[in-house]
This record gives sequence, structure tokens and C-alpha cells, in this order.
Amino acid sequence: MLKTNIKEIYRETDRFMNQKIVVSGWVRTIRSSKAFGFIELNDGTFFKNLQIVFEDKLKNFQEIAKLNISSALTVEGTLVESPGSNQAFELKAEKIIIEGTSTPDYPLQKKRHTFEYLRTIAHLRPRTNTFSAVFRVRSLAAYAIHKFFQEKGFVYVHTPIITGSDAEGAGEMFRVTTLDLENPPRKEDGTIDFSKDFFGKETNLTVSGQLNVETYCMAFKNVYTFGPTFRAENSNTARHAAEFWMIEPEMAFADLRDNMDLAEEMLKYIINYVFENAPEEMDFFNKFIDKGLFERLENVANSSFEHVSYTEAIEILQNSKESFDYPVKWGLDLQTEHERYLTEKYFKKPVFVTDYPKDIKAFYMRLNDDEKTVAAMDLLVPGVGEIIGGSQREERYDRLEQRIKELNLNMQDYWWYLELRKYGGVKHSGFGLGFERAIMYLTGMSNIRDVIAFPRTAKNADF
RNA sequence: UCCUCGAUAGCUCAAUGGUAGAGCACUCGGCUGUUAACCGAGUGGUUGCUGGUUCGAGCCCAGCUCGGGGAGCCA
Repeated sequence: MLKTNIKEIYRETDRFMNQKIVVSGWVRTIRSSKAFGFIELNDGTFFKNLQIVFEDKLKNFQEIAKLNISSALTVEGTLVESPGSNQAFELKAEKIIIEGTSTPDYPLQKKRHTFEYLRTIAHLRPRTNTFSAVFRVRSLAAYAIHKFFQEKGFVYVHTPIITGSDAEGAGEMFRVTTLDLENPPRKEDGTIDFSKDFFGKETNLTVSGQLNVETYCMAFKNVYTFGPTFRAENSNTARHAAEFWMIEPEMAFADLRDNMDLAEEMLKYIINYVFENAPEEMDFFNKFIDKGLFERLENVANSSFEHVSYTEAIEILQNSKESFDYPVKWGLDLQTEHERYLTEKYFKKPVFVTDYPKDIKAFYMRLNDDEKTVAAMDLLVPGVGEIIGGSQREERYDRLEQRIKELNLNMQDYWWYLELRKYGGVKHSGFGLGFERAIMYLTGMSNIRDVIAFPRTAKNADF
């Protein structure tokens, strides 16, 4: 008797055909008549189910026929060719052991549910086809990212989750404190005395590992972080979460062009890896979630990404016949409608927009020779929008110091960041990839809440 | 946070200001190859919350809560 899982049966069918096997899994649906019935069994190892045929010669036939959905079973039997048209093989049951029962009020029907409803049962939704596919792809994509960087010799750095500085002003932060909020210690002037707090200073959850990872970049040359990130923005969109995962590579001796090449190579690598390792899941997305998915991803995997400077992008937008709600003018940031036009209508593929005006970008980005723009890049992709944001970093001590002053940031907070420029500072570049946005792009899922297991968004931290 | 649409049975949705309905799920019965199985019968409701208008409110008005879509912030 061969104990196996359903993935193996699909992948190595010949090895199991006409053999006695044992599988354990959960009931997705039961169809029964007087003397026989069919069970769709899913054991979690594979997207597809295994059809079980059971007949009334089983001692517990009546009991099996009445099982509720999601009951857990161990089935012994022989794998045989199936006369049905929807599956090549099926398991003819000789013994069925009920491992765990379910009840009639099981909230998941055999019918389609809305994603909104499934969010209210986040503990059960991984049992649905869609979430089974999304979260297997998510796992594979995470592995592909590590594989990609490790194969290139990048060192994985775990940057801190709790931070003592407002790293880059990248957004509102979540406070970390052990102070009694009802009655916090106060200084003589009435303000809260954070020297009494756990760390002896104000601390928050990180909004980016970038500044920390740059320190390891100057020691290991090529590094990356991959971890949770927190933004306390009151964002109510399908693309924002308060807790999300971000990949941030950083390369020494690399300019903006090297940076973009890495981003492009990485995205293509992930796409190819997922296609190779989750073909059934990708098929499902293409059929039921986003009918243009294959075409789009194949287009991306097989073509070169576009490159356009911010200044050129402004000209393209100004010369277009589109009527935009927001003004297009050099110096103003691109609006979502502008980004969509560029990537979805004009280029119809991923496009890097580079060299933005310095006033709309972060302090650490390298000032270009024109003194007006910085070596920044955003990667825009059809359907999702901005998926990557990166830059070549300002490696010149005096320039960086000047930018910190100009923006009225506290120089003291950046002393160690500045010292990287003092002791063998070299040109270096990096970017941030929003992991959930990458998963949305890979699967065609349109809401970030449906590509992260337990989404944390404004007014929602259930489960 | 702003704009906009919405909230009715377990789920997905109907219902001119005048008796709250369907499909699916569920329960019972039938069915010897099903594929969201099929056929018959049955159970199931404080119409999101609070207040108002009206002889009468699921429907009209106000506020609130939550959700969808769009925008801002960004990844």
C-alpha cells in the first residue's frame, strides 16, 4: 500500500496506475446516488482534486454519502483509468476512514463566492480554488526571488523591524512603545518623556529597510532584504496595505542602468519560475481571474522593458490626445492616470520612468549633472501601476549633507548613513519591489487584500 | 482623507410607499458513471445601526458603521 499525495499522482501517474494507494485529504464535494457516489478530494499538495469513487459495498457507505463538505478522509484503493471525461484517472475506494467531520453550516459553498465575502472568513478562504492558487504562487514567487538573488551571489540581510529613525519620510509610521498610554511619563514642559520608554527614545515600525541595508552593501557589495514593512497611511485602495512585504536589493559599484537591468531580469525570472512550477494555477488565473494574463506576462517575459525619462514622459503626455483630469507639467508628479496612459496605452508594456525632478523624490537619490533631476526610476506595469521604485544613491558626502539640510531633516538621525560616504563610499543603486503588487501582477488578482493571508488595512486587523 | 455606489434568507441577488421573493446551500425522499450532478418536497427574514417623514417605509430624509469602485499617499 503506497502512501502518496495528489500532486505525485498527477505528476507521475504511470507509477501509481493500477496500484493500491492511500491518500488523505479534505472533501471538496460529494455527489452520490443510491449505490455509489463520487468525492472530489483535495489534499492541499496540488491545485486539482482527485476523484474518489465509492460504492455501497463499503461498510460505511451511508455515512460517507452524508458527509458534509470539508470533512477529512483517508482513502485506500486502486488508482484506475476514469471513464468520465473530466479526469484521466480516479481512485476506486476499498476503505474510507473518516479522520474529521464537518457540519452543514460550513460557510464555503460549491458555488462561486465574492472576494468580499471570503475576506470575512479569512481562516477558511485558503480552502477555495482561487486562494489555493494565489498562495501557492505566492510561496513559489518568494522562493524564486531568493533563488534569483542567491544564484547571483547577493547576501540576504535581515534589517530591523523596529527602527529608531524616521528612515526616509516614506510615510506615516506605527509607534512602538511600552509606555502607559493612559498616563505617560512627562517632561517638565509637559511633553512625553520618551527617555522612559523601552528603548529610551521614540521608536516605530520600519517603513523601509533601505538605509540599513546600504550599510551591508558597502561590506558585501550585493545584498538584499526581504521582509515585512509597515505604513500607517490611511489608504483605502486595492493596492495598499498597512503591512506588506518588500524586496530591496542594493548593489555597490552600480549605476541606475545596472539597477534597472537587475529589476528587469528579476521580474522575468520570477515570471518564468512561476510558469514552470505552477502551470495549473496559472491556467486557472488566465481562465477565471484575468483572461489577458498569459498574453501580458508572456509579452513581458519575452520583450525588453521600455525606458523613458521623466522629461520625455511629460512630452509624450502633453502631445497625447487624451484629456487628463490632472495637469501635465514639468515639475509636477505623474498622476495615476498619467502612469496608466504611459504603460497601458502608449507603450503597452512595462516602462521605466527615470530622472525625476529632485523636489518630488527622496533626499538620498543621486543628483544628476543638470542639478534639477535625480537618478530615480519607477517601473510602471499595466494593470498594477507602480510596482518598483528605486534610484542610484547619492554617494557624495557634501551633496547628501546639503540635501538633508535643504529638506530640514535632522542631521543627527543620519550620522551613520553619512559615514558610509566618508569611508570608501562608492556609487551604488537599489530598488524596492512591493511583493504583494508583484503577486497581483503575476496572478491577475485585483485587490491586495486577496494576495496576503491576513490583510492589515485601515480599520481592519481581524484574524 | 476626498468623490461615488452599495448593505434584503447561510451565499448570490430580485421586490411602483401597500401581504418580503428566486436560485444555490441546508433537511427529507428518489436516482447504477457523476463533473457547480440531476428530479420532487420542505425549513429558512428584527431588510446594517439610530432617528425622522407618512394612515402605512426594504423603498423617502438625516446621521453613523461597514464594504465596492475611483482619487490622494506609495510599494
